[in-house]
Amino acid sequence: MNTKMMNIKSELEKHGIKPTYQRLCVLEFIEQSQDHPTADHIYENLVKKIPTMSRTTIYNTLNLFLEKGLVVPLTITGTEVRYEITTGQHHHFLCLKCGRIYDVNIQCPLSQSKTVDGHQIQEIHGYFKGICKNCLN
Amino acid sequence: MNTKMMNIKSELEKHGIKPTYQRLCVLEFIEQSQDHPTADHIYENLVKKIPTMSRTTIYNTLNLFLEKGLVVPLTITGTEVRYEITTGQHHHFLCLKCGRIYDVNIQCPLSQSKTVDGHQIQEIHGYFKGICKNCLN
DNA sequence: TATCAGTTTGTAATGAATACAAAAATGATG
DNA sequence: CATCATTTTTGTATTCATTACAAACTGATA
Ligand SMILES: [Mn+2]
Ligand SMILES: [Mn+2]
Ligand SMILES: [Zn+2]
Ligand SMILES: [Zn+2]
Repeated sequence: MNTKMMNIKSELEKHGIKPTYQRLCVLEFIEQSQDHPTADHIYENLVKKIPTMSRTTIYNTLNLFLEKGLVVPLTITGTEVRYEITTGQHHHFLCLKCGRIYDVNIQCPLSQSKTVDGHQIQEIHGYFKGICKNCLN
Repeated sequence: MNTKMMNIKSELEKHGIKPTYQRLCVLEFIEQSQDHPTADHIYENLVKKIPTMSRTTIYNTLNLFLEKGLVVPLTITGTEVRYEITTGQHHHFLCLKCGRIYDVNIQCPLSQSKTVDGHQIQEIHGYFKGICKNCLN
């Protein structure tokens, strides 16, 4: 196992997750992915390397990662869940033409808030939708 | 037809929508509803009054209202689309315990923006998730 | 080796939304 | 009123993401 895989392995262990081969591959794929993949994106890519890979394993793994706070779900499209590694707070832009999802780095004054109107905040999502820079041309 | 229904009728006409009975009832229900209903919520309520009502009509109507800009879709839960009347910009809080969706009125500095990172904005959604005021007790 | 918990896999089921075509309503025209 | 075209509504079948469930597999331990 190379050094990148060792890092991924220890990241799983740090979150109390037994580092199986499938889980390593799922986490590696999400980390390396730029475009907030769906469960199916992950499956379609991993099944090339692991022919016995099951879609159910992808879902099981993603739900485990969610519980342990390793990944964050994005419900921006409304048709399927997209995933990304839990990192610094940022917002997202969905292009209604090409479907691409862009990271948007803006200083949101609410990012640090723990409550709104007395409700206890656990997640904050900022979703923009429209036509992306590329598709405008 | 009472005066409230007349208002709803002219609201449809203002948006270039022929005011059929089904459409009047759907719009009336969404306007009067406090909790951002799903297509199924609307169906279950209207079928009491209109026994022949079809789920397909609800979906057709909602998609028409969306095209004409009468309603806004919320993808906050990730499992189904919620709808609300197009009004002033506001954000939403989803309680992960009871499932209720609250309006959140905060002055978001991005509400007026027409672009982010060169992307043309058409919709802005601010979603908070956590435990609501009621469920905290 | 026998056992056992945790993991992976395949198949079946669920549920929101769409596709599609028949039936019903509407509305203009003679 | 009768006819005919257009729009709207309805019911059924289908799609697709996700979950439910149980059998097969794995790896550690006694
Ligand atoms: Mn992101
Ligand atoms: Mn609202
Ligand atoms: Zn685009
Ligand atoms: Zn609550």
